[in-house]
Amino acid sequence: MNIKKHELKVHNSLSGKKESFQPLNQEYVGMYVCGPTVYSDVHLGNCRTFISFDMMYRYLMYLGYKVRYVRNITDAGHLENDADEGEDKIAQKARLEQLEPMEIVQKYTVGFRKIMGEFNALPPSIEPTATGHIIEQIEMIKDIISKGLAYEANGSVYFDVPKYQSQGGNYGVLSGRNTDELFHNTRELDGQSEKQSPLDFALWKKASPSHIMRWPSPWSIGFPGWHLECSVMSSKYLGEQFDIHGGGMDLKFPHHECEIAQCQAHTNHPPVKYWLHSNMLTLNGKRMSKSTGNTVLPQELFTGENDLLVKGFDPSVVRFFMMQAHYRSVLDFSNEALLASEKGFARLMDAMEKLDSLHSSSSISELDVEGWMSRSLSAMDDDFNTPILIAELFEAVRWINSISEGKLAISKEDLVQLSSFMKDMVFFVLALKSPAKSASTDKLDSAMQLIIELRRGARIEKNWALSDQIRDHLAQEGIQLKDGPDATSWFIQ
RNA sequence: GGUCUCGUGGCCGAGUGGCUAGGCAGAGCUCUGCAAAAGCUUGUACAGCGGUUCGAAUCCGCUCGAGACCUCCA
Repeated sequence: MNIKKHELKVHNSLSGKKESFQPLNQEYVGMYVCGPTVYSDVHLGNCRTFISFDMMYRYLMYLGYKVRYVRNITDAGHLENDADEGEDKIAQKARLEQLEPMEIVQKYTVGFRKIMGEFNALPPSIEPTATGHIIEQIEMIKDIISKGLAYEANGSVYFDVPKYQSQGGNYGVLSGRNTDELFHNTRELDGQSEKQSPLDFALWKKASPSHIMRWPSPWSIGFPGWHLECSVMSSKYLGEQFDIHGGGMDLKFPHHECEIAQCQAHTNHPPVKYWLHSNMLTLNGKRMSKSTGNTVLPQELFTGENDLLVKGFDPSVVRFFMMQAHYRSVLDFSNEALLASEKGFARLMDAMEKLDSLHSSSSISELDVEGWMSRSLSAMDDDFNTPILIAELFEAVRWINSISEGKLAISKEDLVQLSSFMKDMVFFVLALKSPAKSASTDKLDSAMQLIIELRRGARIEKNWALSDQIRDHLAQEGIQLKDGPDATSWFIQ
């Protein structure tokens, strides 16, 4: 195992600062990311989070770390609201679609994986499900009760936040909230009478008669509280202390705060060294919301079948677009921004294609490949700054074009370096893909070659009327001819 | 109401106490039968008002505006 020389810094939500990244176990990294709740189609915001962490996973591997990446599937269903009387979301959806709850779970799990695959996200090392870890969750609850930090009420079990605080716990470390303020700002909700304090949260809920997903426990037939699964599954697969825990900003409170409290109560030490949070995605400047219609599904984004979109966008274009913004910044989706990224992406991919046909014409380079690689890695080492990395990649695009035109000299060694580093960054770390050519494009290409050949004949005879007619007609069909110095090429607009 | 984040050129989006972000669009040039495309080059900026400083867009304060969380949410 050989970790590349680097000084990775990550923004830790616990301190609110960038910290030097030092894994607990040398070259091994444990990373846990809160996965999706599979009761409906993944929404684009989820995708951004998972794509951000996929990029980090890839970069850590690129650096030489051996990473175990765990991302859960929440399939046990959460309460519809915090009134404790809500219906299990998955059960509710099951009734709506007349399907078994696990059928719903399966359907949306498959859909989720398909979409993430299209975004070229690597599957996690382990993708555990909440329903597969009911026993472990019950065991953790038992332990927390035995430590006096949880109590049973009416078949449900709650975490005792005030007691946790009195015993030196720090509920609020992550989100920067203090419990007194929280207490005063918590709304009084019906059905909270079981709780001793409004800040307490459920570890186990007794199931109402209408609740379909249910399991036996020492306290009642019921289901686990929604914060518990992450504590249980992360500690099971990564240990009681691990390096990175990620998720969207909106999970910081209360979800991640509760996770910390549960683990602290259970093991008496903090579970996670670095908490990383990715920021939200907005659509046309506003939060995505199904109720206002301001929402786009990933699939719609690919096909363009949504009134808010002028056209569909390749998943790699979308990924590139996301990588052009830093993961901790709010990113706004709009047609204009996507269109601009699409053009930039095409230019980058064009240069990538030229890479293999480049040759060294000199023993001396007119450019500083070493310095460029080092700047690129510094950008990534600075809390995964992909926008800066991309800016550097475009510097290389200029070089590649100039070398290709014979206007810039590069040594053989530098060319090898440039080429392999570009490929590592573009295809592996950023995980962008050139739009694949299909069988039908191959056939079209052979037909186009014929047309181009015939038109070439017309041009040799200076029959401009005919050659322009061919070109204009194809242009109307959306096929653009490019007359280069040596040959004519084509592409679909 | 409470906690927090942000406000950059026509658009998107980095960064920083003094030194080019980058992409898209625009402009100029090259290539071309003419175009288109492509390539090369290139201008415009840091919400407002105060303060700290030799120097701030970058630090501090206030104002205005936007967003997140506080309730399921990546």
